[in-house]
Amino acid sequence: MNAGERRRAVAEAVFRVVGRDGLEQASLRNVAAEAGLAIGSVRHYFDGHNELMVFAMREMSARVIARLDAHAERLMDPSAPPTPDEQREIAVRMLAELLPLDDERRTEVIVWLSFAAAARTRPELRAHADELYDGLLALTTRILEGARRSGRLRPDRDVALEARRLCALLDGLAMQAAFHPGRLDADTMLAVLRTHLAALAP
Amino acid sequence: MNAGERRRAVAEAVFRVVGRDGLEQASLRNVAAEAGLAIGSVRHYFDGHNELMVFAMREMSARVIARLDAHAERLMDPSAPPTPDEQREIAVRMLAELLPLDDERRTEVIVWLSFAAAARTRPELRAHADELYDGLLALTTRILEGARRSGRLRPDRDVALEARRLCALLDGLAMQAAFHPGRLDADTMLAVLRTHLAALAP
DNA sequence: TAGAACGTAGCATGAGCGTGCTATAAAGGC
DNA sequence: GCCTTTATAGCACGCTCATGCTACGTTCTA
Repeated sequence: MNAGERRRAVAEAVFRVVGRDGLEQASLRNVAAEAGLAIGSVRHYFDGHNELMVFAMREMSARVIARLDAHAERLMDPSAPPTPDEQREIAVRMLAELLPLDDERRTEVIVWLSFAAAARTRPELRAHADELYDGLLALTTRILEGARRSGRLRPDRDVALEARRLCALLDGLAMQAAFHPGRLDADTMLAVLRTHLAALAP
Repeated sequence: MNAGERRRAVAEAVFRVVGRDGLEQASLRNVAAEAGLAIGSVRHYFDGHNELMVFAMREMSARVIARLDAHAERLMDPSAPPTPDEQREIAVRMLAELLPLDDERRTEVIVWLSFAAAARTRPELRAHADELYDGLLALTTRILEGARRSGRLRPDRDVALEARRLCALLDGLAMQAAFHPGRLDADTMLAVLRTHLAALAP
C-alpha cells in the first residue's frame, strides 16, 4: 500500500469515526485505532492533526464532486443527448447525491456538515468550506439555467434566487435527515425534492 | 441576583462562547471566565458540565419559542382578527424569527445548530433536539393549514409535504447564513422566504 | 552487501479538561 | 450572639489530547 492509498485509508477511518462519534472524537488516537495503526504511523503520513483534518475534508468533497461529475457527463453527453424528461430525471438523481439516502451518503453528509460547522471557527478549513458552498450554488444555477434553456423553468422565475432556494432546500433536507434519522426518511426527502422541482416547471 | 437569574446569566455566557468560539470551547473554565465567575461558582449552580449544556439548550429554545408565541398571539387574536394580507405578513415575520437576520439571532442559530449537531451523539440532548424539530414541523404545518383555510394555499398542495419543504428551506437558509456569513445576507434570505411563500399561493 | 530511505511504533511532555473536595465569607433564622 | 444555609472561590486528581522525539525493522538501491 503506497503513501497515497495509506492517506486515503486513514481519511476513511476519519469518516467512520466522525460518522459514528462526531468530529470532536476524531483525535489522532481514535483515528489511528480505527485505521488499525499506531499513532506514530498516522503521524508518519500526516504532519499533525490539522493536516489530517484538512486532507479528510478535501478527500470527502472530492468524492462527492466525482459522483456529481459522472451525472453531469451524462447530462452534457453530445453523442447521446438526453430528452427533456431524461434531463429532469438526471437532475433529480444528481441533486439526490447530496442527500443522505443511504448509509454511505448519510455518513458523507454528517462529515460534510461537521466540517462546515468546524470551518466557522477554524481558519484552515474556512476557505474550502466557502469554496464548496460556491460550488453547490454554481451547480444549482447551472441546472436551473439548463432547465430554462429547454423550457422546463417558468419564465417568471429569477434563476439566481431560485438557485439559492434550491441550495437551501437541499442543505436543509440533508441536515434534518442527518440530525433526526427516523423522522425524515429517504422517500419523503425525494418526494420533497421532486415537488420542489415540479413547482418550478411551467 | 437569585439562583434563577444566575443560571440564566451563566447560560448567556455559554451562548457567547459557543457563538464566538464554537461548542467545543464551552468548557466550564471558559464559560466561568466569560461569566466573570470562578469555576466553583458555576459548579454551585450546575451539577456539572452536562447539566449546564442541557440547561443552556432548553433556555435557548425557550427564548425562540417565546418570540414565536408573541407572533402567534397576534395571528390568533380574536379581538382584532388580521386580514389575509396581514396574516401573510405575520407569517413571514414569524418564520423570519428563525433566520439569522441580525447578530442576536445569528448567535441563536449558531447555538441551535451546534446543539442539534451535538445531540446526534449525546443522548442527553437528543430528546430535546427531536422535540424542537417536531415543534418546527408543527409550526409550519399550522401556518400552512391556516393559509389553506383562508384560501392562500393552492388546493393541489399537500400540506404535510409542504410543511416538510418549508422546514427544510428554513433550516437550510439558517445554516448557510450561519456558516457562510457574507455569502448570504439578510435581504436575500427574506427574498427567498417570500418567493417560497408566494409560490404556494394560488 | 552496506547504507539510505521508508514504514511502524511508542515514550515523554505539557496543556486542557471535568469533577470531588475544601476554604472562606456573607446572610438569615433562632 | 450563635449556627445553619448559601454564595463564591479555588486546589488537586486523574484523564485524554497533540506533539516532539527516538527507536527499530523492512525495503530498496547502488
